[in-house]
Amino acid sequence: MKLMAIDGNSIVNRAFYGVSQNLSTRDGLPTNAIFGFLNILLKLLDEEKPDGLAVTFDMRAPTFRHLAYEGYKAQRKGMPEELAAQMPVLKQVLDAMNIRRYELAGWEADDLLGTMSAAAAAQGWDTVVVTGDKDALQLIDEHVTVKLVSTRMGQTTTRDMTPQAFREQYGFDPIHMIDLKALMGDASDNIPGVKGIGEKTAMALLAQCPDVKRLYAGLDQVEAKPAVRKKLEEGREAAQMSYELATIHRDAPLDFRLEDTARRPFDEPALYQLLLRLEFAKLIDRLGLSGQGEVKGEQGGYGGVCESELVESADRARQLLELWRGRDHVSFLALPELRGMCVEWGDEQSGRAAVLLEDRLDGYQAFLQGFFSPQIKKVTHDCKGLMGQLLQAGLGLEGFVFDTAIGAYLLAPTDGSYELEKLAVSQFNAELPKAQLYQEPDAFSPLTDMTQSLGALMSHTALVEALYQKQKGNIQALGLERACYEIDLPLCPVLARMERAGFQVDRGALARFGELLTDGIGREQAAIYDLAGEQFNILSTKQLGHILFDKLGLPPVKRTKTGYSTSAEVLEKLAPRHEIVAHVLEYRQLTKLNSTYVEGLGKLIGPDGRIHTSFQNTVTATGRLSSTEPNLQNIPVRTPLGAEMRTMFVAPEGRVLVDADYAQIELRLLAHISGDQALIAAFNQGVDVHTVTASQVFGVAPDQVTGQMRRAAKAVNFGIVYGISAFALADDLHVTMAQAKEYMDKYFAHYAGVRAYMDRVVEQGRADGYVSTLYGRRRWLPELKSSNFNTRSFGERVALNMPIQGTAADIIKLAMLRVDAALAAAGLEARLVLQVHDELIVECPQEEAEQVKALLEGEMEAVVQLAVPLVAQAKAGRTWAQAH
DNA sequence: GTAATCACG
DNA sequence: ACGTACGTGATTACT
Repeated sequence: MKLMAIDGNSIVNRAFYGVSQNLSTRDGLPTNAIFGFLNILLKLLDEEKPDGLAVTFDMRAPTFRHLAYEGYKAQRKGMPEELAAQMPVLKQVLDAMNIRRYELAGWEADDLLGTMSAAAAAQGWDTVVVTGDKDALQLIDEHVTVKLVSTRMGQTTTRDMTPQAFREQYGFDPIHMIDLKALMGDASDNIPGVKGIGEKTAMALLAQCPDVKRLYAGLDQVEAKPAVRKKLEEGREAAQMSYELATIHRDAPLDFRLEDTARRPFDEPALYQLLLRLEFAKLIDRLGLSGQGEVKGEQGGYGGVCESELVESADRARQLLELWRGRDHVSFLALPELRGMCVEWGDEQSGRAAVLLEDRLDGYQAFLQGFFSPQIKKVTHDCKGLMGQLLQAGLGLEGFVFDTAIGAYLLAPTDGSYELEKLAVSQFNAELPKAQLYQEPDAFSPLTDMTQSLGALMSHTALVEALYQKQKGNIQALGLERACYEIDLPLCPVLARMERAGFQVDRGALARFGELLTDGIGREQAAIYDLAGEQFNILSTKQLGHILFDKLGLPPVKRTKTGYSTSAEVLEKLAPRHEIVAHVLEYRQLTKLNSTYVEGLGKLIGPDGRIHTSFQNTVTATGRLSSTEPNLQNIPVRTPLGAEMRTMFVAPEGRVLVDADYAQIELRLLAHISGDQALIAAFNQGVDVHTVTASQVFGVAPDQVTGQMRRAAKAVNFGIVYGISAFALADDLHVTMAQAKEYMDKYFAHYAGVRAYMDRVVEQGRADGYVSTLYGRRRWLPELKSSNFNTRSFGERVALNMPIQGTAADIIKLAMLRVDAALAAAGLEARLVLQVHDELIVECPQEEAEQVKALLEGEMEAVVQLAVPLVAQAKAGRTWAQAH
């Protein structure tokens, strides 16, 4: 029989520091330690399958062992607030799992573990002690193993310490851990040890005699340097005291009965409620918990639909459309490819819902036409996705007054994903019935299969309505109305049209470029194998590291968590030392271009010869868009070979591309937002802001600015926007920290307003709990209050950066809206095809080029009046390379 | 699934 | 004394 005894405090500490500190519930309860603890616990239960299970906790007070000695001062630091807040909840979770907890005032967890394992051994049980703390190693014997747990970056590793394993590592029996500590002490546990004796000396002494008492008894015979002997003599009393302190008690007055630890089933309802509260949806799934399949929570979740109907006559459908035209709004969801719809509208007393299906309603097409007209005010979840299908079907994109995905995003932009299933849990503490509403239909799943879950469709729609009611108020209360109703929501149809338009790619040129790359890859590969003297996978950092650093003996400049770093930055430093390095760099560039761009992009060219990216509008924490499948926002441009890629992006015959980008929009926003007069002046007079900055910072005339000075000024300018540190600046510029510091000091001496802004925005962020853009878009920053230095510093950098990056994102989105409207108003054929953060690309007939250039520049610059001019520059060309 | 790398603004 | 730039997505290797 086997008992597993867990050192609760030790494991929860490991979990706290090992699991991302950002994990918390929506209302701010940190959950990372609980999350990590439960993961470790479940993993161990799975691996060890113990018959008994017990968890110990310290009661944080000076303990019996320490109080027994005068002069002991409790120096333990209290645990961080973020961890302390999680402890009571963790204990509740353990209770709900029916796992026995033990704590005893005046006794440390170690003593309880010792007592429990001794009691277990007395009844013939084995014990696995689980801890991250090496103190417990003295408990190891033939009945007790210690499982040492360590957690890094969310990854848990354990090591089983048996008597054999211990002896292999330390060279003496586990019980002599006590003797080791008696000599060398343990700072973390406030055990003094013998002054002047460290680990090395202590180990050497124990090798002669592993028992400190006998060591002292025969001190004359001990082989040691005179200095060591002297220290030992002077430390006799300290050694004695340390020995006592280091000894784990096995006789604590603990009311411990093995039978109490027997594994029992979870209290499922209680555990479910707790995990729901903690927003551990995955864990709920993993444990197969449910609120008995019903909508749960503090009464009622979001309420259900009382009255629902399946609409099967065209007359009834027309009647409903008429009814909805007179209403404030309706909420709806559509099945894939618009094959069915569920529409909900509120009544005085209750919600009502109508389901309309393609194969059950005559005049379904007419219904769709009526429904997707501007007169019916519609609320849905992810309208941009739907709009793609509406365009496909030739239906209108108007009358969308709210989107619950966008609402959820604006209210919590760092959450990352906003599926209805998740929002049900986080917003209403409720569970949605499982449904396959969003799966693409195929030949084997006719509509009748999908309609089996009509109930699910209706409850999803009801959730959309409930979310709308809740989010509408929150958006107003938090000042997010402009970001919502003037920016993100109206942008959806623009994005949907851009996705549908796509960007033409020259297939033939792409294929030829691919062949060129493949040839180069072959040549580089041969050269590398030749220079290495063997064949290996060059793209494996592990194998490459082995060749470069072990076989060829190059100096490893930098390490990663898992081994040598082989990043381009490192390789560039190594290039002069061995010919192979340049080939590796070249090989990397060629394979990157080939796999990501030539092959990756090639696969995604449609039958229309165009690439249709997806713009993600609910992903980034700052309000930017992102682009996927493929990502068209990271097409190469910085190197000559990479920039070749942009010649593959073309306009069709008779048409051209017009590319317009904002000049230094982020720095201009820094000038405006900070109100710094010198920086504002720099923009109002300077042709090149980095040169002007350099001239002002270094106190020379603009024509006296050297390349070095301009580079430094540019790096500092960027650094400021990112939330600068001297370390990173030095790294970037390849100068010393002192020099970087000097640049920064000079910069701040001249741009005192920028420094004041930096202080102000961080302070404001701390006071408010968030920072925001000029248009009210908000990012919550709980990190600013973290007790963890790194987390807090990160929060400070984000507080500096988000208002700038986010305002730039707002502005270009507004520009897209203006451009889209102005192109239509001018009756031009021109259409937007791509946005790359500060750049817009329009495709138009050749003859519209000049007009479009002027229109783009004009609309982009007119979005907002700032303290400095907004400058946009447009250029036309047959390819993206020419237009940029 | 995570880590390392590298493409972009 | 801490260990560092902000925001993304795709590919490959590896556990």
